[in-house]
Amino acid sequence: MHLFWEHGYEATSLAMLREAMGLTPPQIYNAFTDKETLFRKALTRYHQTEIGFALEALSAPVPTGEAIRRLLLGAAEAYSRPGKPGGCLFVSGALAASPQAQAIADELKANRKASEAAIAERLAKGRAMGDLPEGLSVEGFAKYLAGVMNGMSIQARDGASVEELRTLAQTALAVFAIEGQKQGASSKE
Amino acid sequence: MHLFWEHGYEATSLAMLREAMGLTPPQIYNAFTDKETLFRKALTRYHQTEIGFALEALSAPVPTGEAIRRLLLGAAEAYSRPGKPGGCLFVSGALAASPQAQAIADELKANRKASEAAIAERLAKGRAMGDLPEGLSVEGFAKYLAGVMNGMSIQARDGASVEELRTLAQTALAVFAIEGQKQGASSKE
DNA sequence: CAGGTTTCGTATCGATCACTATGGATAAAT
DNA sequence: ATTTATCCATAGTGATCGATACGAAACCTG
Repeated sequence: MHLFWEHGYEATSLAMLREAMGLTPPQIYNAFTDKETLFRKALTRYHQTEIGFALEALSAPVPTGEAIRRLLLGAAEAYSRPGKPGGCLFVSGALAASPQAQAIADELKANRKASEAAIAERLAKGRAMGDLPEGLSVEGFAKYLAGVMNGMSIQARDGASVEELRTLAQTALAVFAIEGQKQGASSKE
Repeated sequence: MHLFWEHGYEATSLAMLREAMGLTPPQIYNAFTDKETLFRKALTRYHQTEIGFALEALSAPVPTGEAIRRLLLGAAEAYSRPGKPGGCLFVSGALAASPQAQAIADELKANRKASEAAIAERLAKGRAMGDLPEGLSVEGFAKYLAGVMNGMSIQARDGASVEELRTLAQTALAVFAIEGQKQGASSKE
C-alpha cells in the first residue's frame, strides 16, 4: 500500500512489491491474482486504515460547520503522517495513466467522486437542518471542499507540514464562517 | 505536450509520441535528444501557450483582490479548455513517479513551488501596498491559493466544467473578501 | 522407509520500454 | 555519367515490464 501510495499504480513495479513484501512472484500471484487485484486490495486497506477520519467527521452528531472542520483538519493530519507518503492515495495513485491502466485511473476517480458525494450528502443534511449558510449551495460548496482536500493532498506531497496544512484548512473553512455571518448576501461577484 | 499532459511523463510512450508527431524514432532523437529533454521542451511550450494568464494576473496593475480573482478565474478557464486535457500539466505530469523518473517529478514539484512563490510575492506586494487584509498571512494565504488551484486542477481532470470551476474559484475568493470585512479578527479558531 | 502428491522458488516467458545501428535510397560533386 | 557522400526509415539492441512454466524439495500416506 505504501509503495502504491508513494509511486502510484503504474510506477510501482512487481520487483519493488516483491522485495517489500519478501515474497516470491508466484506467492504474490497466488495471493493476489494479479497486480490490479493487489492494488484494489491495497485500496481497501487504505480505506480502512488511513481515512477513517472522513467518515467519522461526516457522520458525527455535530453541527455542519464542526463536521467540515473535522473533515479538513483530519485531512491535514492524515495527509502528513510521519512515516507515510504525503497526500492521499486517491490522488497520487493514478492521476495520469497510460491507456492500459485506464481502469485503475477510473476507479480512483470514482473514489474521489464518491468522497465529494459524501460531503454533498452531509451538506444537504445541514441544509435540511438549517445550519448550512444560505449563501452556500450544497453542490458548489461540496466541490469546493473536495477541491481543497485534493489541493491539500498535493501540498502535502510537496512537503507541506501538518501545521501548514492545518492553516490551509482553516483558511478554507473561513468561507463557511463568513457566509454564516452574512445575511443573504451574494456569494458571487 | 498534449500527450504528456493527458497521460503524464512516464505513461506516455515514445510509440505514442511517434505516432502523434508523425516522426520516426531517429527523427525524434535528432530533434530532442531523449525523452526527458522532449518533456522539458513540452514543459516550456506549456508555460508559453497555456498558463500566461497566471503571470498576467499577478503582474497586472490592479488591486491584490482583483489580481487573485483573475488568477483563479483564469485557472478555471485554462484547466477546462475544450480540446485540451483537463487540469494543469504541473500536477498531471508526474505527481507520482518511479525512482527512475524522480528528476522529472522533482522538476514539476519545483514548478509548483515556483507558482506558489510567485503568488506569495504578489501578496507581499499587496501587504506592502496595504490592500491585503490584515487577517491573512502572505505565506499562509499563498499556500491556500496554490492549494486551491491544485485542487481545481484535479476537479478539472475529473470532468468539472468551466462553470463549476468558476464557482469553486469564487467560493475560494470569498476568504479574501471576508477577511477584508473583518477588522482585526483572528483568522484561526 | 518408499511412493505419490503437493508446494514453492528459480529461471524464464513474450511484450514493451527507451533508444540506436545498419542498409538502402537520394542528393551532391567531379 | 559515375563516384562519393549524406540522409533516413527499418529493424533490432539490452533492459525491464507483468506474469508463469518447470524442477526440486518437503510432506503426508501406506
